[in-house]
Amino acid sequence: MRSRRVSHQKVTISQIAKEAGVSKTAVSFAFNDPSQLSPATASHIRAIAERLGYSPDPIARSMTTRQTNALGVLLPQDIATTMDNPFFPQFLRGIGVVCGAAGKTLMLVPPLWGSVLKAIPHATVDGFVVVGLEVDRGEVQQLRRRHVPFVMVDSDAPDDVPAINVDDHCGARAAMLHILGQGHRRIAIVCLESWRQRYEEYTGTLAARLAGYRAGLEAYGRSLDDGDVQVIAASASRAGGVEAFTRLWNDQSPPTAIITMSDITALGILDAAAARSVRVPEQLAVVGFDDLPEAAHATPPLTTVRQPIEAKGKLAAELLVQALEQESEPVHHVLRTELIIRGSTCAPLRSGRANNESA
Amino acid sequence: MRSRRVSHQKVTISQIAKEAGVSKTAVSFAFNDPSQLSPATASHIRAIAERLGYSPDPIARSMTTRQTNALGVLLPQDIATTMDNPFFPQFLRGIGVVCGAAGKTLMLVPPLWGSVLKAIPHATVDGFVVVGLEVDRGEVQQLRRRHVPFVMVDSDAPDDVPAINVDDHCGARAAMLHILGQGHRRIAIVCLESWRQRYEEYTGTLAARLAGYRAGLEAYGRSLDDGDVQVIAASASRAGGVEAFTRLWNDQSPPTAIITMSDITALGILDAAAARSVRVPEQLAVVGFDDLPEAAHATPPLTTVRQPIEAKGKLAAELLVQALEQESEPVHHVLRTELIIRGSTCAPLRSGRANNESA
DNA sequence: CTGAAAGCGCTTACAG
DNA sequence: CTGAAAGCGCTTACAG
Repeated sequence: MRSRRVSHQKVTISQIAKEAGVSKTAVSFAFNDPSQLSPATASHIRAIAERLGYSPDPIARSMTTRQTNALGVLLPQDIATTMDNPFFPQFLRGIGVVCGAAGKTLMLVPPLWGSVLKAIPHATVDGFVVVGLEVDRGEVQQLRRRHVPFVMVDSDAPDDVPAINVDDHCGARAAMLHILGQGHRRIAIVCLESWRQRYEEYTGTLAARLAGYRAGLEAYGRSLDDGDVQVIAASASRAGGVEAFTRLWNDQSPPTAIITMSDITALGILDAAAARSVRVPEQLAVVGFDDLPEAAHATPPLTTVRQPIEAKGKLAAELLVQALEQESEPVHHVLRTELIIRGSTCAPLRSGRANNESA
Repeated sequence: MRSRRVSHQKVTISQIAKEAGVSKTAVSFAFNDPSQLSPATASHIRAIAERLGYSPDPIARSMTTRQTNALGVLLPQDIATTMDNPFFPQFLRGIGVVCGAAGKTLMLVPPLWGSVLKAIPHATVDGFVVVGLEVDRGEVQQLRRRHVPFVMVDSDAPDDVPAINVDDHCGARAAMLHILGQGHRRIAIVCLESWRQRYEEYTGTLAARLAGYRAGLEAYGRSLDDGDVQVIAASASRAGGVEAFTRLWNDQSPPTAIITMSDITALGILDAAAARSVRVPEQLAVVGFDDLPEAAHATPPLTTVRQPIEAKGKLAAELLVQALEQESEPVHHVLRTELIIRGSTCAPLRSGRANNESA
């Protein structure tokens, strides 16, 4: 006694074939290439499938077609931490535009059991956009083993891997020059967090930005080792900024300017400063990095280094989709950064315009 | 002549078996259950696999284990639009917490070829968190066919489907009562966009909030059909807010208060008002919905209805993971909302405290 | 401790 | 226009 209602058991192509008195081939064709079948057979099969409540198994389909229709984004941190930073929604927005156009889904792949390395073999995706990876421990090798295309964003990519970066060095240097040009001496640099202990060991984006700050300092005859310059790290979140501010402000001689590697951290610093009634920019100048939408709406509006976040995501996804469709040349793109001067920076109090150079 | 380097061809379990002189079973065990093998065999196999650059095929694995280790989030709109609204990163944050704990990846599943219905059968996930779906056209049926568990958030869910909602009615009514209590008469309600044309046809979250506004109005002897009350729709983005403001403000008699269904829309309205030098709250009161982190940092700080966005995501993911592990009861949760009064609302100009009731 | 074999649910030449 | 069969790359009873 067969039920006419949607069965409780998952129905497969074989059951439909049996029920319809045709082969599995015919059933498959009815859905994927009806032109191979007589209209009558096709509609008969579809009717049976409908009655049985058939839903094709996407895994089995992937198994034979050898593709999943999903793009992966390999994240350096867990999803919750990642989403704390508005950088990512923007970045995913860019990727999402391409997913929409190409009919792909998007898989967020965080480290598995604390390890990016372990996550790589497990994700059922056709390729990866790898973002912010501090390459070192064989992630690239692991990705190669997977034999799926990948595009690296904000990382030091090997020449044979497509890559998107922004001109971090230039942007960071501009930020530092801006601050120095205003006469600041006691300067704190707030880096993004890294698993590396010492900033001298940073690689990738972090290293490039740090080198930019250094270059700016050197133009003024200063250096990172300068007693008046300090480098700390904070997580890319408002909370990280609050914490960084607190640490810096409790110092015996707090900085008059803080340069951060992330707007969201800078916004947290703004929050914390306001809570302690520290006036920005008069008592404390603050510079961000990213130019998130909220940067312009902050109080005061945030001086920051703009980078084209959404464009990075879009371009990365485009390269990936392209690599999926055909063997393509591994190009390296470097997108521009730009210093946006707003209200969160000015000359330090009682500095009396310390510099006489006009440049 | 076998290469000692990572082969260019994808290597499979069979090749390793042949190379190591063992069965495929043994190779599988070497990775998944080494205790079944003598230590020597196991390490021999692993060495060969390492040399060949083996990476297990996740699809094939999924095919036999019947699971993908991925949770899906079924989105009502494309990824780019979705990411415009900071609601989603927050929501995904909640889901992400659970993914991290359970070792799952997270798949964003937007409509495919413009259709949620078509996306459902295609996603290789173990289950779905369905969010903001205006159920009508068989999505639930389609989900059932898939024979995977799903949890519905912000939707009218059938009794036998686990669901998370917030008390939209109560929150919306509180917002309206607040505005009416301040003496506003000309009020605009800015709804979230829907594919439905007329607000009378709204379902789910939209309908619940609208009913809340209506209840608030009725407490003051007013109604939605009131000539001084207008209802429009706008997309959940800053741009949507800007557009809504423009439309409303160009009216012959613009509202003195705007109540929105989304903070990000309200923030866009704040932007647009500032750009037109319209003073908030004196000339225009604005109320949001969500209480995003940026609401408190806006200028002026936004009066809004707080809902526990991250908790919704977390709870939904927890229910889903639970359903994945065992048959479980389909519970319906309703989380609390709360009116947060900040600086974006006050009595209208020249209103002279129009009401004499004290309640 | 190890292997031969079946099976997961599809797709796709190939033959008729 | 239709069907029998092989195959995608694994896992897992089952037997030895």
